[in-house]
Amino acid sequence: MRLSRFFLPILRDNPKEAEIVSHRLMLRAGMIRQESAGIYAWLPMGLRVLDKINRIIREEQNRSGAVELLMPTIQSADLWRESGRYDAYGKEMLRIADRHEREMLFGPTNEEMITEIFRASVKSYKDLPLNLYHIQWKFRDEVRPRFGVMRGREFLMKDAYSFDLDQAGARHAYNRMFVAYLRTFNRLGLTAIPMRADTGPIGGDLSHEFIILADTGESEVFADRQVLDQPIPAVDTDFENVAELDAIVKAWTTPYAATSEMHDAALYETIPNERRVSARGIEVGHIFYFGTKYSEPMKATVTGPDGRETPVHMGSYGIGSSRLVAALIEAFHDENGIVWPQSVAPFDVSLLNLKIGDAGTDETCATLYKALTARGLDVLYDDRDERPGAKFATADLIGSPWQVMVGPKSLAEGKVELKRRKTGERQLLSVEDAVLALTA
RNA sequence: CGGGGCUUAGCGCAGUCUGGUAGCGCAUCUGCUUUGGGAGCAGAGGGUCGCAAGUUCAAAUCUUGCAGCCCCGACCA
Repeated sequence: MRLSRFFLPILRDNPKEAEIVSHRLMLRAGMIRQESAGIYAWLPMGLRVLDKINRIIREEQNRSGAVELLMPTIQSADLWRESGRYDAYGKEMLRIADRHEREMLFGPTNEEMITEIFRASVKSYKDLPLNLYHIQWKFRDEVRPRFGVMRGREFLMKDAYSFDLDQAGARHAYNRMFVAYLRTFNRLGLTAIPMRADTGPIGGDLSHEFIILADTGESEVFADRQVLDQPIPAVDTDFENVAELDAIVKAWTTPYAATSEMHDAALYETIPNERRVSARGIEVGHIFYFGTKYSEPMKATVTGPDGRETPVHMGSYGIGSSRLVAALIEAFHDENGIVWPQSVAPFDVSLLNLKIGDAGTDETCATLYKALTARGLDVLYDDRDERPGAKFATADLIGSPWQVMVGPKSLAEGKVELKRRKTGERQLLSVEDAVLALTA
């Protein structure tokens, strides 16, 4: 992509409303634009990151056996009356009347709808287990949206719903998602800690929040450092293997880890001092098992092997993709801007032509651009007629993992300069070696 | 939902107290010079001063009402 042809409205100054670093940087790097309180337009740079995150989420959901579909954002109030949540949900639900005065709503979550879809088609235990997910915009009319897309009213969420014949099956479904989440966050470059979460009236121990540590996080968290040493489940993990998954989940949930709501100070005190971690965190995922809470009132039943109709056991599993964009920036930035992990970077390489109009730099950049894109890299070529300083500042701000700087100075020696955004480390290389270094 | 604050050009702000017809920096456009960490000079364009009503010869400025937005707290992917 040529920067001169891209849409990248960069702000030089910090907008005054942005208090936390991810919000400031997202606005400054031209990733989002606020349209209303808690409602944002995703500009090209932001959308690229969102798409990369979603791609990883999809791959891991699919790997774990979940199946993607897409449900609408607008739902009928009648569906929510069946579960009893239409009145219970309160003002956080955005309620809409259509032209026929039918009561509609902008979905804050999809348990009711997925249960309706399930019960319409699935009648036998033989079709279980089933896990359906989608990545769709949600709307929750928060009292106080804040921190940009970290707590927006409209947000993009991956939500999966599992259906099983019994509680044992549901636990395995839960474990599959648990493992998929560990892999997903790891691939995003994040260290996410699963923490015991409140299960509400259902009870039991089957609810975990996945929290990444960050000073600006909204939750206060306590953990045993040992949880950080757990290995991430491998790519060839067998999601059908009940015992294997159970062992992984057990290993991850044995060391102490809890948010302030679930914190057990006495238990925490028994951890050796040097292993205690007390920090702030951002919730990026939440999974829970809720049994027959929806399947019973909504009559989502299957016929079991014994010939009896029984309500299915369900769980739901959410990842806030739009929030993750902000969470990633909170985790990866420095004083000059964003420092994207390779896996979600909007562009792999920023190519800077330090002197547009110079035959040598123009030609070398054209060669590099062609070679790198041909090898599958996303390259943002800064071909604007700007001074070098402005290009350096832009490249640092938008945070591509690599920068290739082509100027008359290094070109006189037949070299270009390769800079690693994360460390600032630079090396002078020939064009060929630079291509090799970037595609190795 | 309680408390506080803000709204003037794309962004950041001054002007409001004390009414007289809108200004600064950055950004944008043109020209020349410049070119390895956000250049210099010269010129130019861009504003229903959040909206509405009122007071007045005259309102960004005073009065009233409304709206939007932000921050702090209680609640949430």
